[in-house]
Amino acid sequence: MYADIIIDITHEKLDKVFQYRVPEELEGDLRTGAGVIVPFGRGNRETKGYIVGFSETCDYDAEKIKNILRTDTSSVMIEARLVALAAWMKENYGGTMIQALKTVLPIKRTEQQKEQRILKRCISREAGEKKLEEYLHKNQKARARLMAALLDDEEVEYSLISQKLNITLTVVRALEEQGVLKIKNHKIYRNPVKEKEQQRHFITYTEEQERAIRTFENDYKKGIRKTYLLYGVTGSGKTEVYMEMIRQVVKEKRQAIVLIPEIALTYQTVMRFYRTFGERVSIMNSRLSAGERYDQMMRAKKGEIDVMIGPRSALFTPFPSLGLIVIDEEHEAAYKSEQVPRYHARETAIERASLEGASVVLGSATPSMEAFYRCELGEYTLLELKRRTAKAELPEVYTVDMREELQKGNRSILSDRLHELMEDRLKKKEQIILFLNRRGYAGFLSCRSCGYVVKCPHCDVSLATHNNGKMVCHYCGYEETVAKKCPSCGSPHIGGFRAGTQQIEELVKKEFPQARVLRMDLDTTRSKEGHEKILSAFANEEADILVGTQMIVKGHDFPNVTLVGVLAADMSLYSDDFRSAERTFELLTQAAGRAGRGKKKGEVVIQTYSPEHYSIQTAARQDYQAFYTEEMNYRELMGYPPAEHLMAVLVACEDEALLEKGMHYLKLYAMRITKNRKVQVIGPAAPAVGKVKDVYRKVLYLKQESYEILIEMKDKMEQYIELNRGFAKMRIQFDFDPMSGF
DNA sequence: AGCACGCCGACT
DNA sequence: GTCGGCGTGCTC
Repeated sequence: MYADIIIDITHEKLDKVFQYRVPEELEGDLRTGAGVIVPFGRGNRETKGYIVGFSETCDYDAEKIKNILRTDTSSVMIEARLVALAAWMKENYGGTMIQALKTVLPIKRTEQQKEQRILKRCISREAGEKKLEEYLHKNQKARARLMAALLDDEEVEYSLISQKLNITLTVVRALEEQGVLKIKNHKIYRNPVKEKEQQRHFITYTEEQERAIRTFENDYKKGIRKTYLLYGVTGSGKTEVYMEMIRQVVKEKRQAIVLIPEIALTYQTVMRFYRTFGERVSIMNSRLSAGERYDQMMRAKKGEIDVMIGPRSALFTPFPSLGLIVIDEEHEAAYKSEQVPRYHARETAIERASLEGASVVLGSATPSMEAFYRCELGEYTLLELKRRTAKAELPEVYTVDMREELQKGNRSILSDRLHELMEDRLKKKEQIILFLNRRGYAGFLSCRSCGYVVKCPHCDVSLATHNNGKMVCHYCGYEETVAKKCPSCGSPHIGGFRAGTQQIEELVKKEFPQARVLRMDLDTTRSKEGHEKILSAFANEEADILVGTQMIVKGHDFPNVTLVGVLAADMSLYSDDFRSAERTFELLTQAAGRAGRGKKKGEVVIQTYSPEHYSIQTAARQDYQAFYTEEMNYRELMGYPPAEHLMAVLVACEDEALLEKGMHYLKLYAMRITKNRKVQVIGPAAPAVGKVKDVYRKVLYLKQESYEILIEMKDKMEQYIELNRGFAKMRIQFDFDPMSGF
């Protein structure tokens, strides 16, 4: 028998199947997805590989075929189905098979299992005391120490004994032989969720929730598997609906994966699931140690858990019988991987579900254009929650034209309207959120007289100023001290340009000295649980005003917040990215959704310099449908996703001239292979960040209605650069329907 | 990727 | 004559 093996070396030339002979003694325990060690290359050096298939015959020179050496005990077995998924990802997103396999494999190597060896005394106290005397008499000090410890406690932990009492395994073995003690191997799984609050409170569902749940349930019972879009306004109780659906699936002895954007993976959310599903829930997050991740995987595989909650990577949890994948906040850009393969969790989840006979539920208050479009095409089933649960009403939204404020003579960051409402809320002891839309902006330093902006010498991005007197590059970490005068013209009028959260915090403290202000941004959440601490402090009403960036608008429930101020609503509107209008609408709607989630009605003030823009107007009216229609017109007109598909071809090279030449030829080649199909080739363009760590980057965009044609072109371009020596020093990456401009 | 092979120049 | 530099090509 022969095995098809992918070698664990990321290189285009090795990105193919290698056949190896399966030695008889291994035939039983090798399966698709197993990690093996094989001799590779002229020197037969031992290399790791993964089995992706088997065959009885070989289609290679039989003389040259080598034997598999052994299974690789340090690698985790990939489920055969996940291998199929990896193949699909490689095909649809580019990159090599090994890169795809590695993303499907949540951890790369087995961690040392945390084995707690327990020593148990199995003779009586009296007999033990006799033994102790005997050891002392024979001057066997180590044995005596161990015996004494076992007399104190009937059971002791080996790791403690060995460290504190300096007792080696030989001593333990000796006592074991004498029948004094027994060694118990006790595998302890580390469960990152510690508290148990399992009292299930009974929820009464709204009519809309009920309807969504019934639709899913009926389909599921009939064996119908499909993709649903749960479109529910903020505060409409989407989580309860997910949980009821999961319960349905778990009842049938199948498992569920819940994807949550990393940033929203808070204690609050997790506890809600934990209360419902108890010990059968597990959480993946980036802060878990490799060991904890490994334990999670093993528990999932063995069927010890029913629900896995986590970010994008949790999609690859190896459940024995997957029944449902939930993707919460489906519109989030975090669901698109930034690394090769640049997969989108939504599409990949749907593929995995179809491979394993599971359903997919996408949830959002502001569905992505993609998801809603698929609903309109009838590919997804729409489930709607139009009303908030309980008594909560949707908030009142005002837009303030900041240009008028300036004409009135108000030069402050806060409009009169917002200022007034803030005073009112402080008086009423209600809470306020100030949201600074800073997407894509850093607190850069610029010269007021010549316009020079301080940039990173390696990365072509402006340096962000920090309060420690340093300027930092967010791409490569380069640092220098803040310039006192302009490096270009020598003018001393150099300084921070835009108000950041810090400045707003200071301003608010000055204008409302009686208010307690909390700030939440990258700086204040850097520490381990900074995020959690700030949010819980605010939830406990230890502060009146919370100032922050995007991260404060994600799915948190603060019942006492009745005023949300959106400062600089249009900061994200004019970036050179076709999704900027969508992103702005999303942010404004989500921010507005933070207001009035309790019994009191909320108000929202949106401050903008472009009140006439449709994404601001529709967000103010909380009218998703109108936004969608308008935005879809634009996408259709321009041929942007989801109307058509867009493939970005990113090429990086250290030699700028070479890159330019390469891009020229690549474009010519791309145009040649389009033949007479209507593929638009755009570029080559310099990305927003044209240089990272001294490596230059260029991008080419291809637009086409059919995804398949783009994939075909991707394959051809991959071949082309492999065949042509001139491209050897260039790295190429593909990004389908990108989430951000380059 | 990593290594052997091979073809050149500089050296004991 | 031999050692070692790097360019080239192959890996089941």
